Amino acid sequence: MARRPPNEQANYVISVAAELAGVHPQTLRVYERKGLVQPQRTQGNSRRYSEQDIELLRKIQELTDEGINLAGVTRILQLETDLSRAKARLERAAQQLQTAQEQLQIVSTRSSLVPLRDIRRIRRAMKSDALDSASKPRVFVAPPVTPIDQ
Amino acid sequence: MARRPPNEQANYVISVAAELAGVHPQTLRVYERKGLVQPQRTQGNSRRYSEQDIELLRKIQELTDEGINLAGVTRILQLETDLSRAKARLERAAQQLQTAQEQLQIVSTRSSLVPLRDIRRIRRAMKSDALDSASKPRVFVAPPVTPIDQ
DNA sequence: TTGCTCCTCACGTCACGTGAGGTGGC
DNA sequence: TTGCTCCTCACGTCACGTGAGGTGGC
Repeated sequence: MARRPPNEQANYVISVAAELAGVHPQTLRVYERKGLVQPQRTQGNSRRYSEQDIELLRKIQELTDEGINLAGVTRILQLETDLSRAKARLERAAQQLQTAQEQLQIVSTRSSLVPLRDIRRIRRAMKSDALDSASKPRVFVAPPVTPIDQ
Repeated sequence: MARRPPNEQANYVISVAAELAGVHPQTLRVYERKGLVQPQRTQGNSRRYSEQDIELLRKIQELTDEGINLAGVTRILQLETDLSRAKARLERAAQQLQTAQEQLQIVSTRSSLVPLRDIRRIRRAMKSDALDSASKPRVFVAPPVTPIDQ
């Protein structure tokens, strides 16, 4: 796929666009009147179709070839946009989920611990907070772990 | 919504179904011939429409009222199924993601630690495995934590 | 018998595509 | 001037809905 500028150039006059899309020029005028395709206009009021317009026209052609009328085409184009958006979001959520689960796997086999040399500072803090015995700091030995590579 | 058995009862004769869906009985015969709705049949070969059939008929009616033809309706129904399936999966993935991230939050502020009383057993194990000094077990103090509630 | 069901055939309506016809600017 | 563009109008075709007409079983 060629890269395109944000505001794509509209290079094709109606006869060429019609040829590229495999339809009659008059059909393109009808589609425009119905709001299916909005080509740009030259200063002289001639239509100019972009590459994206051509793609859209081909998509419309594909659907009408299946006997779908223009009301249906409009709805289907919208639904397909929604669907591909939902699929993209799903893809992204699945990626994030996998990342989170991998991190969970890593983190749950290691610990965010306080080194023994800090024990006095911690005990002091705990004491001043007057915690019950269940909340007293406990001493553990952490098994060796591999570092987090974030 | 009323609960329904897996094989839903088909209670409505064609005239009632047509009335419920707001269409002509003949239209329902046309829809069946085109494969849009498949009502059950009695032994005497009469059509019997289920509650789900009625819902489908109403949906079709909604679309045709917008000027969409039956080819379009068929495609749209398929797309809407796809879309709602994708959305359900997205919803589920988002839920799982949230759960994973919450767990990550919890786990990363606590530790899967070994109590101090096990230190000798661990040190013995470490020794026998002939690990390098970086992998030697270290002694930590864990700050008090709230239990994981799964 | 009545009122439904089944089916097929036919026709009115409408959307769509496209041709005709006349205009105007590179 | 030629060949495009613009537009509107009109018509052929086809899908759809539905009415008619004849059948048969609760």
